[in-house]
Amino acid sequence: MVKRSKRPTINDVADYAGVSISTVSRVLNDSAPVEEDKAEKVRQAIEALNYQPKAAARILASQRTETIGLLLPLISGEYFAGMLRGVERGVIEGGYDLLIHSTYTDVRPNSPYRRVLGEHNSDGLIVFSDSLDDRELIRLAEMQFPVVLLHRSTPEGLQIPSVTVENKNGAKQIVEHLIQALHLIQAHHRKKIVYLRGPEEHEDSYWREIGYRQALDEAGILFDPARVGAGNFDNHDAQDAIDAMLVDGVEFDAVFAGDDEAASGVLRALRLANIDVPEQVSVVGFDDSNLAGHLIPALTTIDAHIELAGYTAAKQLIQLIKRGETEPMTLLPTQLVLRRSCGCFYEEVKT
Amino acid sequence: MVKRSKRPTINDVADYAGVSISTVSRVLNDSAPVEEDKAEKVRQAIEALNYQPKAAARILASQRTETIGLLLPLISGEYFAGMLRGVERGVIEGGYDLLIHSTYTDVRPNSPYRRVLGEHNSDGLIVFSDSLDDRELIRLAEMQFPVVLLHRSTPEGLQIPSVTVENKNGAKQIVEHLIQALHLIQAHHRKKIVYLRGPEEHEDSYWREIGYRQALDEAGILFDPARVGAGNFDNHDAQDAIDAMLVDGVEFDAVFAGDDEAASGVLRALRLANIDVPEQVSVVGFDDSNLAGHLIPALTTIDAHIELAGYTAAKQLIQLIKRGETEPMTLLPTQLVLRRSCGCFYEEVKT
DNA sequence: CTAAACTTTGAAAACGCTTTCGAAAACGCT
DNA sequence: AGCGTTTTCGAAAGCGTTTTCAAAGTTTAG
Repeated sequence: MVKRSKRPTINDVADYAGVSISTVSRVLNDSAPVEEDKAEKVRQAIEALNYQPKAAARILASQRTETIGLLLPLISGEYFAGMLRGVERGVIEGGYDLLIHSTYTDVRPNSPYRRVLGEHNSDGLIVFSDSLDDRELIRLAEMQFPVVLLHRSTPEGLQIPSVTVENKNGAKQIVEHLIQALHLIQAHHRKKIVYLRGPEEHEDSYWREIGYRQALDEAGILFDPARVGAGNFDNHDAQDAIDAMLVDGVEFDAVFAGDDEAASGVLRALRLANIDVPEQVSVVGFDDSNLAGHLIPALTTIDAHIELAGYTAAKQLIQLIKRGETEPMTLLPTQLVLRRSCGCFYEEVKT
Repeated sequence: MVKRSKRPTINDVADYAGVSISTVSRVLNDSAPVEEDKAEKVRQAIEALNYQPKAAARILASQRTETIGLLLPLISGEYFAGMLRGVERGVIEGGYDLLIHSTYTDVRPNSPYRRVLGEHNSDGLIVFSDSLDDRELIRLAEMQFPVVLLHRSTPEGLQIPSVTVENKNGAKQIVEHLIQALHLIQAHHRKKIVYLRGPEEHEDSYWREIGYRQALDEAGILFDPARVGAGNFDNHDAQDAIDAMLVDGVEFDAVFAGDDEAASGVLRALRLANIDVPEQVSVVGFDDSNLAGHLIPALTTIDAHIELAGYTAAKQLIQLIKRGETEPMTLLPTQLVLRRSCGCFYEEVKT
């Protein structure tokens, strides 16, 4: 390996410019007035030496990182892209940098300490869903490390701000719509609605299921466990789940897929089984991700404002860091997005 | 703001355990043998004090970060999700952490120095496409900072390893396929093939266009600039581009959309114009992102091994860091993925 | 039983910045 | 000129680790 030529330090710059390192630092950070001629010399020295201050050193000395961290599980699909965009926008607007730390695979399980959290010296952390367990969360809370939860509610007893969407209401609303749509289509009003769960422990999924059941209840429809499958917010799993139901002879005339990703799998399964959507079975998703409009038929879904949620979380975290407090809980309202797949436009489209 | 209780340091741990800080450090990093009873005391002290070593300090002292950085523009769509997965996998397998630094918006343009690069103290950097300009790249090269380019070739005169896919060959191959497919469908063999460019300066796009033109040349088809539009690897832009061509009366019987994302926009535009794909117009993409299989009709495309490319870049960077050298250039082969949208299965499907 | 050779440990010196504090210089006023 | 203010600057003290080096303790060999 070629020996790396030693990186210039602030001392080299100071020597070159004929000033003290304090002055260099002041020019660098604009933290105190410096006479123009000296400042200029410093700038030239920086240029000449190709100097770049070392992050670790300045973080250590200043005790702040100007960086906020985002903890995520495995990144995939339109959902994360949207969320990342939102978070990033908020972070940058606040003058911070974004550090994404994925917890997907935890190597070094045998290490005496786990590398997590402010590990990378962020001034605060956005924790997505279940990417960090309660134990760690409690530790962070104890050390008063600024944290905002995204799509996850605060564990019992803790006071961590959180940003989520109205999963329950959204789900309820779309299932209610489904029931109405079935009204329009069917002569005999069977209303057998399937729900595909998200991954275990996923809070969004939990609340969506509650909303689903509530809608059924209020419509006087009996809940049937056979009509709940594991879609895992994944199109393949969702496809498999529907396939399994078809094989098992489970009857249904509508599917609430849990999210758009799963909905796309459902559509595929039904197409392969020669079942027309929405003519024979209505399908709806959740999220209104980029995917939704592209599917055939275009997917009726709930706009979960994914990007906005990320953006809001970032903004709130920054406020928490700067002012020490912020909204304890933000519940973003959802919105029904009507397209073809639910069948409510069926008559209209047909003509 | 609640005053944050001071974080325990290695000194506190040492005092608590009744040993020196050196010993604590050794236990922490397993960097030298420590008698078991003392080690145990240290572990207990760590537990009791809830101690977490400070990254900035250890980076500063050890001069290594165990972190590799990824420079990206705005994150969006399936493409990035796949790439991130690959990069992450490679990074983690190598025992490093992944730091994603987006260069989408550069705030502080007035700062005397730009915050970029090893700014966040990564041991090396994966630079995606045009997320860093040549000037910075040269600076990094001069300071011998380990860099691997992903989907971008090395600037003139520099020696930076790069990982790309065979854009030109892939494009050529799929356009050739398109020409053949048109053969099957059409009686009169017009072969008017549209190409939608990616964003300006995007290398992938550049090479794909070369491949496209080469395929036309070799088939003896005249290149017509009117049949090139700006799809920008974006489904809306692509839709607009096709709409514009339709309005302008540009004739075509096939579209090579540049990438899958754009292809999805093309399909939408054609559907809205009541043009059947592939019956009237064939459409193909590039990437074989998750999207491709879900579109209607399923998209014929080129598998660009997005995830593998990211993975490879990570692996090579790690090798570069550890051994000081690596493959100067990796060109991943592409693969034609036949589905419905090109029309080559048209007869078969029809029966 | 002693010399040589390891092991284990702690003191102290980096690592490269920021920031406090006080001195020096420059300025404004009488 | 003289004195009080204000402005600019440098010396030096951290920041919290890792790592080197030498001392002390322990084992092995002769």
